[in-house]
Amino acid sequence: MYTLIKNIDTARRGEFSTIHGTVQTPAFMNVATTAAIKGGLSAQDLEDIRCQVMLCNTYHLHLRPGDDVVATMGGLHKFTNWKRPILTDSGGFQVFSLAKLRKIKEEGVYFASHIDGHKIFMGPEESMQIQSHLASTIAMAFDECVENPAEYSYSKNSCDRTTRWLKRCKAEMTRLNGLETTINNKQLLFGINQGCCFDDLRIEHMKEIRELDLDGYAIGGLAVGEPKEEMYHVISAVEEYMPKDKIRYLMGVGTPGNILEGVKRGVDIFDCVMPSRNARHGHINTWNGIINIKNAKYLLDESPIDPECDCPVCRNYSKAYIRHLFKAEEMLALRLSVIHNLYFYNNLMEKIRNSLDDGTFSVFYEKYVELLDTRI
RNA sequence: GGGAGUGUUCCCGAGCGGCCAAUGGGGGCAGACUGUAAAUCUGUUGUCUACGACUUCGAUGGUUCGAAUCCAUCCGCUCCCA
Repeated sequence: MYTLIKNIDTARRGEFSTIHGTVQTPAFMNVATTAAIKGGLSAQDLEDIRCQVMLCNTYHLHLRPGDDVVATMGGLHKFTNWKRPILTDSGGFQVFSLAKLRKIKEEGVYFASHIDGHKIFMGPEESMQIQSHLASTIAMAFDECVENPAEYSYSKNSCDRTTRWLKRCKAEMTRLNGLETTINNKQLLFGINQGCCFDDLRIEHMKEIRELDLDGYAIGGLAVGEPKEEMYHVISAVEEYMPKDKIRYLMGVGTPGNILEGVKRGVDIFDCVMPSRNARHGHINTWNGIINIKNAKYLLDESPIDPECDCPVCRNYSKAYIRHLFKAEEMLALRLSVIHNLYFYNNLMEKIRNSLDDGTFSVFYEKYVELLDTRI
């Protein structure tokens, strides 16, 4: 249940209560695709870096270890020992990212497993069943994330199909939540807006799905190659048709600058692989921009990644040491970098919330919207 | 003491008369990454007054229109026989 605490223009400060606790928004969800943060972070680590929501993936967990296994183990919370909310993505993004390995039909999508090539079918019902087995706090609707650019006619057909799939998702989720054997029978369902970069499709689709009175609404299919101005335009275009009393999720976004733009346009929650993936590749967020810790200039740099940061990494280690760990291919390099970057994102959201609380969001936005995405 | 090899750009290692500034790895340097098939991928790595020029393949001298590639001597290393 979403409560809007405060509005500053279209920006929203709110909170979202679930059976696994309350999420202060705007918030960033930390991506743990296979029920683990890549780079070697545990649920305990996530608590330490002030993560509010963990995000896992339906497709990946269905393949390994199998949602039946997770269900037998008591659901994702018990399995991972993460106590707070978990959002599971539906597999819709894999319809996009595994494009070479799948075929889309009305009933659903046929995948060839990226692991061993065996055939997998996933439709709205299957996705809901898997997510019910995983027992996440929030299930995402099974959608098609369309590539960009896409033809208008293709986008429209896909969008219509995603709406039909959403109705099937809702029906199946209602059924599953009514079963006695369901681990989490309060599982929430978020719908996903699609429509590529066509305003009329986006708006029409949003109007249709808001009628379904879901627990939250996501904007999907963005940050898939379109210019960022186009992404911001789509968010603004669709925002006014999103229910005010429901949480809004911008899927897969993004850079700190993208997040500030999203918050400004009324988005409540975000997720993105960038902080963790970039960390693994040595690209580290700081309050002065992005550094590449592997660069030779840090060879003898005894200062922390960011003197303004009070994360466990910045309090204890120098740039020179972390650079060395990368060069020596020590896995601690990945772990420390991921801890820092995710802390940075979680901390960024906290600062955004504080600035909304005390009315200084526009100052915060102006100061950081460009700076944080700049390479230094 | 006798015999057989071998010496290549930061390292390993191809090349055995012109298409060689010299394959391929490694290392170095840099870049990309947005609901994670991603501890991955890409570029670059002799010098310069840079679509051309110059200096390199143990050293020196030679053969040739032309040599990292052939010859001679020397130096270093390796192996075998005594």
